[in-house]
Amino acid sequence: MGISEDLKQTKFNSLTSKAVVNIIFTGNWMMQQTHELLKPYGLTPQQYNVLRILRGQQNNPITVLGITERMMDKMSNASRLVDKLLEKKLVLRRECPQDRRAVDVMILPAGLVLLEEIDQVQLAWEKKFAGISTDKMDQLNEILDEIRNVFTNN
Amino acid sequence: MGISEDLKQTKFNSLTSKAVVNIIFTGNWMMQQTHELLKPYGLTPQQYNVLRILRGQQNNPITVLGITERMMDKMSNASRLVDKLLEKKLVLRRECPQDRRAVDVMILPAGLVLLEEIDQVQLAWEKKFAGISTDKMDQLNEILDEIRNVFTNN
DNA sequence: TTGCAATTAATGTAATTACATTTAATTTTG
DNA sequence: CAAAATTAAATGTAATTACATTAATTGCAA
Repeated sequence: MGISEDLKQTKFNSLTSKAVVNIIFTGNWMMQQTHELLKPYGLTPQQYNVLRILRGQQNNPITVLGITERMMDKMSNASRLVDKLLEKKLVLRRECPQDRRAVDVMILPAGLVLLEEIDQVQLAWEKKFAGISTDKMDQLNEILDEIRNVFTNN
Repeated sequence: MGISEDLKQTKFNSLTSKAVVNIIFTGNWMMQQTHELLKPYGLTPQQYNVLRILRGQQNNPITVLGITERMMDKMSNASRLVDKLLEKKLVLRRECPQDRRAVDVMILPAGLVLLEEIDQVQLAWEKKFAGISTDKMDQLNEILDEIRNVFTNN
């Protein structure tokens, strides 16, 4: 079952066209998987992404802009996502002392606890990929990076 | 510039976690590229996807369900997307004679003309990937397919 | 120092999406 | 055949997204 069967598309103009479609399709598919995984915890993939970024700061605050720079979906409105996490009492928000335009955001213990819960299922889910060799995963990461770089240096 | 730099994330738990993030990020990134490319033509990536599916039917009608099965984003509401294309007079919609629950959709000449215009820029855009070897593109397609298959046969 | 440009977040809004429900037609089952 | 179940599409809706604009603050240059 390859991308051709998944989309019932018999022919592609080129290997590149096929790859473009495959990347978008697999990205959506992966996001959907994540979405399903998160549903029981009441988080959207974007909220989860923000929460993990906050955890990654190890008790240091980060601004809304800093969050945006680290998000997988750069178009998301980090300001409103933080609002949602605030409502759920998973994060803390306060004016940044160094720059009063900016806002510092930090994860709360409740957020860390929730993430640890999700870590368990996430880990179990990732085990399904165990059959794919390290080499392949490496190759995949490299090729995807290379593809994006074609444009950053154009 | 790899995914680590793009997201300012120094460490990943595993190569698999990194690949999951990389796939979602590159998928979003690719979609964004497509979006930019389509803006001058007044089409969203989803509308464009539908239009190309219709062209792929070579003058045969296809139902809304058939469109959904072929779409990259399975969650899109094909019914409303067809509405939009109808507004733009790019497609034709009529009751399916064999099954009156279903609706046949076909691309109109205006739709084909628009797609041909977009083909040009799409092709020019894809040229940027020319530096990436055929082998790599093949590998990429195979690995992405393999990743999705891990779940279809779970 | 003052005024202008740039930066940071927040907000308004129209469009889109996710998800459930509805409507209509077809198929299956008793 | 009639009733029930299933299928296809459309629609209602609340939430989210895309995009532009605004408000507040900072940095810089004259």
